[in-house]
Amino acid sequence: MKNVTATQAKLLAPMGQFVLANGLQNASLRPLAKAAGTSDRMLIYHFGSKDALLAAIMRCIADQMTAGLTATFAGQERMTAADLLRRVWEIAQTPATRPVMRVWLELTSMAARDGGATQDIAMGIADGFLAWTQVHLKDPELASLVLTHFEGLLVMQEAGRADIAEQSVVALSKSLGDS
Amino acid sequence: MKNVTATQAKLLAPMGQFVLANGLQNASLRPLAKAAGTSDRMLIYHFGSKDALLAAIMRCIADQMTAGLTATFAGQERMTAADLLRRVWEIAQTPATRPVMRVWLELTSMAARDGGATQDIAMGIADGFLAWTQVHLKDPELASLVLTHFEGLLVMQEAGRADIAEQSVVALSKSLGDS
DNA sequence: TCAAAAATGTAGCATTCGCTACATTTACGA
DNA sequence: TCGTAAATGTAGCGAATGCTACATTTTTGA
Repeated sequence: MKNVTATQAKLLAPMGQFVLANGLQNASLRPLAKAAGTSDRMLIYHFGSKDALLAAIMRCIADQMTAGLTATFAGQERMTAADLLRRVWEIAQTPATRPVMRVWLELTSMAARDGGATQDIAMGIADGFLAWTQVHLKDPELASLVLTHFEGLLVMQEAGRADIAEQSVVALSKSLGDS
Repeated sequence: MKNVTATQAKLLAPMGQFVLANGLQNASLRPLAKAAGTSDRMLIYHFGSKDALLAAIMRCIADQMTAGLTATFAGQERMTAADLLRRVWEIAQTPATRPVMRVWLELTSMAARDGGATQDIAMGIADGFLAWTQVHLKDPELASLVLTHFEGLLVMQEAGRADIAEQSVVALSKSLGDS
């Protein structure tokens, strides 16, 4: 965790869990404080404002996720685009990962409206995703394609049409070949 | 507008505009009522509850959008997957259409959390999109691919990385050829 | 050791939320 | 015309929101 005091880090972990379980939407100060074993009073004291707090929580979640990704894909660079997409898509459906993807979608739709700091966070995470994808592809040129399509898979899944997502993975794999 | 009384329809139009401008997030009863020239009291009276009201608003917006889409693409069936994606993507960036896409993303991330009625609405809209896509494709098998990738484009755009989206359109077009 | 600073508890403020009770007005059918 | 039902206004309830004022405790450094 970067730019975060030890005290803040200790609070952020359980709050991150809370947000993953309940969404940014329901992340108001009092429930967050309860999850972290403190009070709304202290959250403002330590983070300054709710906006700053949410920003810190999101960065915390993002860090965990990229750390987890790099761990499970250690030494698996230079994969086929189709293979990488399918592997990442499988992981995204995991009970452990799906809440993270949900929050990520929630963040983007929030960033779309209020821009500014929220969008900066979203852009940072997107950049991290892209860089990570490039590292694991045989042809890094295809990173934006794989990443973008993956985001589409998330949307279709959360819209309740995981079947469409699945079909699209098959179709894309077919048209990509083994590049 | 289906299953909606004349009175409701007259209220829904300006409320739809309000939601497009301010998001579902900020769509609370009093502002909505003000936009529609009535009172929160009357909104509950006419629609029963806020949930029912939001459902009606979303269906209203979805109807407008599919009507607009079929209008601008009249007589343009059997397009290449790459062509259709590019055309739809251009339209999605239009100042008139982008708010609609934003609300659509907002809806999916909301549906992801509270499921039930919200997800039913999202599924209905997604089905409508898929059917519309199939009609306009030379190869309807590619509908799920085009639709899913389009959703990905939306996410990347709202995350502030429209450049990645653009690259992915180019890459996908290349790998799709003229099918 | 002791004063200054950091950390925490208690209580509340002002606002907004969805929703409702109650009263009143308007419109329509017999 | 008149009684009934639909429609609307007024006022407010109870809960939740982010945040703050004030007092108190705990820690720290000289």
